[in-house]
Amino acid sequence: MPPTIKEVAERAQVSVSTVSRVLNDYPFVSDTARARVVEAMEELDYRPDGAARTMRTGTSLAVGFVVDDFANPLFSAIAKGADLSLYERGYSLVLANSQHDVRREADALSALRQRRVDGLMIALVDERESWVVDALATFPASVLLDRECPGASAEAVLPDHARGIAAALDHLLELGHRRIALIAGSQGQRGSRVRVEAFRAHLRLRDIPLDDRLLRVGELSSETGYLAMRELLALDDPPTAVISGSNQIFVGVVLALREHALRVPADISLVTCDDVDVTRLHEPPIDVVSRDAMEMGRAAAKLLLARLDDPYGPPQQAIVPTTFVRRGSSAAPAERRP
Amino acid sequence: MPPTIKEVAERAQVSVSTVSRVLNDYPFVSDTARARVVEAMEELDYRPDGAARTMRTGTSLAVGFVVDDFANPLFSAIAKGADLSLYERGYSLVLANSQHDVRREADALSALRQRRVDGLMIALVDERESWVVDALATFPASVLLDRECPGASAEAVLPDHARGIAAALDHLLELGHRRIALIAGSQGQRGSRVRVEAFRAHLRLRDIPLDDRLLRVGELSSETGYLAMRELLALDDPPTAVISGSNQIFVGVVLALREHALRVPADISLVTCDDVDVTRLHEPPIDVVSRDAMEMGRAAAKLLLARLDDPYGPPQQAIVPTTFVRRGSSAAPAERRP
DNA sequence: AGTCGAATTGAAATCGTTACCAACCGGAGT
DNA sequence: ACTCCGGTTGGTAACGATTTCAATTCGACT
Repeated sequence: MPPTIKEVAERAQVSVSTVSRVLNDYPFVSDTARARVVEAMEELDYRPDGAARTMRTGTSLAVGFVVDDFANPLFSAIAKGADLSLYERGYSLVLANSQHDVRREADALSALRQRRVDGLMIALVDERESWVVDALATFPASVLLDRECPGASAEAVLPDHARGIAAALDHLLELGHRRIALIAGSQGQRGSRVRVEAFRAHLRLRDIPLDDRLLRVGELSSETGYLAMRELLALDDPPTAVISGSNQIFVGVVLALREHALRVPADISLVTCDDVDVTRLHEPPIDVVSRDAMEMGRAAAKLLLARLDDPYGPPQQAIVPTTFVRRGSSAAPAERRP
Repeated sequence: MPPTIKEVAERAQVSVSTVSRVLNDYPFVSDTARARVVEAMEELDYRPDGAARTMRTGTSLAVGFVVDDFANPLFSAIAKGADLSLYERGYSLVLANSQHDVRREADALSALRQRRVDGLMIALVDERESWVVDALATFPASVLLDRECPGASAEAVLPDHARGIAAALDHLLELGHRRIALIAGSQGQRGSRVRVEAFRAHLRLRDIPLDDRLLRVGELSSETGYLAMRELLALDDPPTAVISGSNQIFVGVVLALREHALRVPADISLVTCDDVDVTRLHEPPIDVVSRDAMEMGRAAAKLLLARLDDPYGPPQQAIVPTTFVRRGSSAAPAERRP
């Protein structure tokens, strides 16, 4: 029903080749022909058919966006940032929800390949799944979102979690805390992994012995946060400060603290990773290790477009800074207060 | 580079027609031929090319998802719900961000049409923009998300805001509140519009006079919430209870209340619309007029698929219930307490 | 044995676009 | 006058699938 290039050609009294040349800004089109074509296109409100273009050229102007859970504000902010950058170049994001399931993730990749997306932005369910990692290579371009796969030929956007964790730890240490806990998510995902490593490394650097019971690793969920926090509070010698390793974990931690009627920061200091609305609205506002999620999206888009422009050369990485933002959820530990 | 139907045909020693028939589950394919084709497809790991299919059949198995801002947790939850349902049928969501801008929204529609999406899920920037509304008709199917456009031939998913607002009002009235404020967003969007109407209608029903100064209409943003709340507090006779008309507005309201050092619910009662993490984590937890956003997404997907299955018949609507959830942010007004 | 019809198959057109190739045109150079 | 060449144009073969149509086979029935 919509007009085709053929109808434009007829109306402009030229061949379809000429219309195509105008469409794609080729040189060697006379001004009069170009004018006639442009006029005909406007009169017919002609838009070239995407499917036909894709079929012919192999490019779709589409980018797959694959994440665990699109409802996570962190991911939707990344998507928004990416979309803003991609939009300018005519690309669209195609969503795929991996639901924390490697199998489903593989399915999604297969579907996206069928759609001939030009690129992929993906937060792998598990960096160690070599099968999925290898599949990335079958796409013209792919960007890992806070994931690291040594073998993979993929760009990566990597928040500098280590620096943020170090800053948070220094802050807590300075307040006098010595028993600091960290609740982190799956070790198959860089974010959680790096936070744990940085936590260990920085305590060692500062010569603070680490009680292994204070380091809890689980899933990236509020349940993990809730259960881990309860276990921490049940210790003979519970921590005086807690770092929550993600926004989902944070929810569980707060619920557990509330259940035990503990006040923040009077009874326990609390720091969380990733800044979302909740942290600012909380009373008191929560100290966070913050990263700019929309900036991550923009960085990912930039890497992707650069790779599409130049298919060769080694994969690039973009490091996104993290900063520690002091608000009102940390204070000196109780035993040290007057 | 990936195998085509032709290669499958060669390997299976049949014609491409037969492969196509197997692919599309046509009857009249002999068992031996079918078996050979299936085997060849597996050996080659063949997947039919989406673009070619789209070109030939006119359907793309893609659905456009157009919203103001998909970083809004409400919209990302809708997207997630829709994606879960659509995934089963092989459809994908293509994102488009309208950025509160009608022009950009129109651009997005045009781009989605070029992509030949089979359907549209859209929260129009402004229901009154007839130009955009008419454009909906050029898609095989479209579902409005909490929008109502009398003329448009589009399905709609409509949360029953009126009932939720009425329940919230009754609750507050029962506690003894008489000066209740509502801060709502743009009247070009059904959500805000219906809430305002319901607010007016229900107060009238209960014979409570409405002070027009207590009804603030602005944009769907935290700034609106912040400014409106400040203005309300500056009145000679400020409200004893406030209903925030959206999650964005809620953020601004809380900040304004905090600035004035007002305690909830001791100094003022607070109810907000749309349940997001923030409301449960707030201290006290906030009473909400809640709707199930993922359910909205699922309902939208269902309407869309039904319409695609049967292109005729009048547009359908799905009403999604809203419920008032009492938590801890409302109490009797100060002057009535002992 | 010849005819019929149902089951099965393949050849070829088609979807809308791009890209290759050949053809044409007009003016400059010899 | 003839060649050459750059600029401009149109015809047509892909791209990878689906769909129509006609052809073929084969058992059953007259």
